[in-house]
Amino acid sequence: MSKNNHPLAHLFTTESWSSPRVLFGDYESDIYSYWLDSAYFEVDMNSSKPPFSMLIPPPNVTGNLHIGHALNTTLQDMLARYHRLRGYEVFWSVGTDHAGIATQNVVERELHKDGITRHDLGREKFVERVWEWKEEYGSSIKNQLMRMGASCDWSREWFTMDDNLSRVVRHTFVEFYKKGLIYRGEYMVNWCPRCLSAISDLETNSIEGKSLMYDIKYPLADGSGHVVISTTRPETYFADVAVAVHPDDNRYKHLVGKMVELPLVGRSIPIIADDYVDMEFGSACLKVTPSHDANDFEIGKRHNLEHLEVIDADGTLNQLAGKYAGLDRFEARKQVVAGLEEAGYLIATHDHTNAVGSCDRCSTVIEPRLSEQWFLSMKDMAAVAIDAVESGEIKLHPPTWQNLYFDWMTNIRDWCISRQLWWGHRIPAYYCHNGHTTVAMETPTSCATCGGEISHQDEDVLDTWYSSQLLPFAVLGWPEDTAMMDRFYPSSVLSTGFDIIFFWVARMIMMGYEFTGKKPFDNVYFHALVRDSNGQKMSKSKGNVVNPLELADKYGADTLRMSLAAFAVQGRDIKLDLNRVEGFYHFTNKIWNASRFVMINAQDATYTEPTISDKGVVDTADRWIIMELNTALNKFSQQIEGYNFGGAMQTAYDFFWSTYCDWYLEVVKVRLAGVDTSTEDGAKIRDEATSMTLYVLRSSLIMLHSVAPFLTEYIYQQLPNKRTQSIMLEEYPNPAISQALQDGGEGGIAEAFQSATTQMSLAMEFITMVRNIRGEYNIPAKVELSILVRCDEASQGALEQSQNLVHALANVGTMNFVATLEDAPEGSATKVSSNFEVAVNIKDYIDIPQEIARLEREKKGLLKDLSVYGKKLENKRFLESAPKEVITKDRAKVADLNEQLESVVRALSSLT
RNA sequence: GGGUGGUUAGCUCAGCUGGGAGAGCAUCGGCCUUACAAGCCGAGGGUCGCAGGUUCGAUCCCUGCACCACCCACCA
Repeated sequence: MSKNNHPLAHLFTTESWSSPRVLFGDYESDIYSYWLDSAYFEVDMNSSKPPFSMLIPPPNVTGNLHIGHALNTTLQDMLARYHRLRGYEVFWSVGTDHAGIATQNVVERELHKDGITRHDLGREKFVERVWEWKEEYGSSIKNQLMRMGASCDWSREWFTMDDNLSRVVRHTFVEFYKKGLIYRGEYMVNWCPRCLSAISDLETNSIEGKSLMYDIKYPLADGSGHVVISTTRPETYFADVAVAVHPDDNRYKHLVGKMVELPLVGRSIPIIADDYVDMEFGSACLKVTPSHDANDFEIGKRHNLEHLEVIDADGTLNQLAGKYAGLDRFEARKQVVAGLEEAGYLIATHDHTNAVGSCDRCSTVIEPRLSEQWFLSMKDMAAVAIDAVESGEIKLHPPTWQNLYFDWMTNIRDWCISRQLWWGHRIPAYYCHNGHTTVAMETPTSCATCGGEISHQDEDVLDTWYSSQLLPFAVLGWPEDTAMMDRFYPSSVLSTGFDIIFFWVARMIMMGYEFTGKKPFDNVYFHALVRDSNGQKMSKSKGNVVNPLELADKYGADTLRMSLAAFAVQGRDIKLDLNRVEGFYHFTNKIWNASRFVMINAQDATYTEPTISDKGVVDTADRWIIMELNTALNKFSQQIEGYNFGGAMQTAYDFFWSTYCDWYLEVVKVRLAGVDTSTEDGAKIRDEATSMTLYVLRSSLIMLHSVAPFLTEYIYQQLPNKRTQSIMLEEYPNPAISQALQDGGEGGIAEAFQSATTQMSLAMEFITMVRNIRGEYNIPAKVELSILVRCDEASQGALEQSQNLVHALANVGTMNFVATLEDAPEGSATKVSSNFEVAVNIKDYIDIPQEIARLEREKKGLLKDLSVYGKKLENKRFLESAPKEVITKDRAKVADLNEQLESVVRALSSLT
């Protein structure tokens, strides 16, 4: 394709390249569209590549991209893009979650503005309304994911309430029901009086808080005295059905079987014995209210007690509370206590710390409530799922999460899956007039039990997580035997936050085995959770929410992604440090400017693809950079594949900035300086040098592409050495070359390239040393230095060969190689590194007393180090037990230190 | 009450299976060396939370403690 009719041609203008600042705003969205139009994210079912697949944790349709999404999107996209470059057929499945309560809340809130409730509309109309809302606003999260550069396969996008996914929901429900794993019954559940629905154990948060404990007198019915009960919930006493004491409690043994009267109410209830009661706690008399407390419910079951209800679904008291009827539970508490106090029944009040449950969605205090709900039996499925992780069939990364997983799975309880909502998957249970239940995929025509007419469908919907747990196979077309299922199940890796390990991950594992007989994924990667810069959880109420899209606006999506990748190191918290984001913006600019430099230099050059061999690459610096590049590429791969995203980011950063820009490009400048490119020889030098800079640039961009996709594509498109339509179609640099460079392999080039590396390192060591001297003595860069050097022959040879570099990068005029520095002229500064000892005449710059002080400091340090190592090497047991390499290393170190010391001492004596 | 993670430079954090600790930012000094001053070249700065133990040797392993964070739990 010629440049002119390239769909992105409008981006590649001379103006855009003249800017020393990266212009991310100009190209990000166009590049994303280009990828979309080219269908690069879509699965090619005809390819023979090995599969790599992931399932996105589906964001809520109501959702806005928060920083956690941004993080996980970045990490997943890195995996996806990296694996594409590695030659995998990547399927990254994407979709959104209907998010029952959350979405219903949003629409209800809207209705509320118009002064109506969902009940005014009725079920059907209301659900219609939610669908309308979904059609209108549901795509905003999608656009936000695209903004981040997510390379998901949008052509196969799904929504958890799509017909096919809903069918899977019903299918599994029916299967479970047939197996007897789904059952219905009246149990104590967590009830949210605001959502007016049952919620699962996982959807509650226990919040520790200060409350009051009330001691209340219950008179004995026979008038022989009273007992004192302690409670934090006096407003429930109207529904008390017994008072319990411990069977071994001698204080109360004689009372068991007697009756007490409820104060002011007068109803008589028995005193019973139950060993649940803690004899140490309070008065050790427990009021038993089976309808409003989970423990009391159990006690009630054991003693066959009746259930009285005083708190209604909406959290207000009912007729049973007499004059308190209609009051909200918390208001009622105050008034009931006041009433009891007035009548003399309240004996004492004390402070008490306890934990109350609150609704995960709306923070309303949970009411334990007795109601009829659907449950899914978990124990057996959990056992299989525990096994899968224990045996290593499914790997958790980092593995520390295993303990938590095992712990929860071992103590798993049945899952309350019904919700009293309208928005969601309606439970496929139908009732006839005789009260029989028929569970079926589609509305049955008659009752399965009695053949009678079906009167109605169950009103409840399923917990949102019920459908999410089926996604790994549901999105691939299960229960049909599809090609997608065949190719991409189980998926390769699931990346998610550890906060949903129980909600989602554990359940997917159980469902996978239950329905497909296979694990749903090979690996699970848990990333840390993003906190603000003080380590606090981000929340709207705290006002500390960082909006990732604002950061993307300010610095570009690539910068944001690189920052997030860098933050993703092992650990549980990520503190979002905006200074670091700023740092990565600098890096984005660095990539931009280095590319500009390379391309400007390459403008008139002819590119030749270098052959990585002895003959193909002859220049020392070229061989060295090839080695460095190879090391970085390998390290980056290992780190990505080990889910060490922060490390990978660091690797790419260090290579590109510190090695490629700071050294290699500077060396190339030296090579190109003063070359007359109008001559054939000059042009050849230029072509060779620029070809290598371009080659390394292209490789670096490929490495960086997974984390900074937009910028790397933008630059790639304009590279003279681009090989394909898109950087996305490139391949990660060749493993065979990598092997050859490492161990000789094919062609045996390792040795030659290794010696180039040694030579470069020596030159770099020397240049750095000279720069140190300049820095310390404030010798301007313009002042050319002549230097006395003492070193071994090999180092001398290396240095002589790199003379032009030393001259250009350290401004060294002459180097005189000498056997000893003892004859160095007075007023010389000396410096020692592991391979060189140098003396520089600095008498115009030196401040003698300051220099003496500096040398004394250095001497002190050296003596200290020497004594540490000396002691070590005198220690017989060290010599006996330490590995040889360590001893050799330490001996060399001592020799080195001694040399340095000698030199410092000599310098000192020459000054004093 | 049980459990998990953390404590390393002024700040945010790296540090792989034990061999005298690194980066970015910040600070200080010097450079407009025409890719980048959002840059380049240097410098200073650490009892690796505290106390024991194992070891020739501990930031790393073990024990205890302190503080921070999070998770789980049916003491009213």
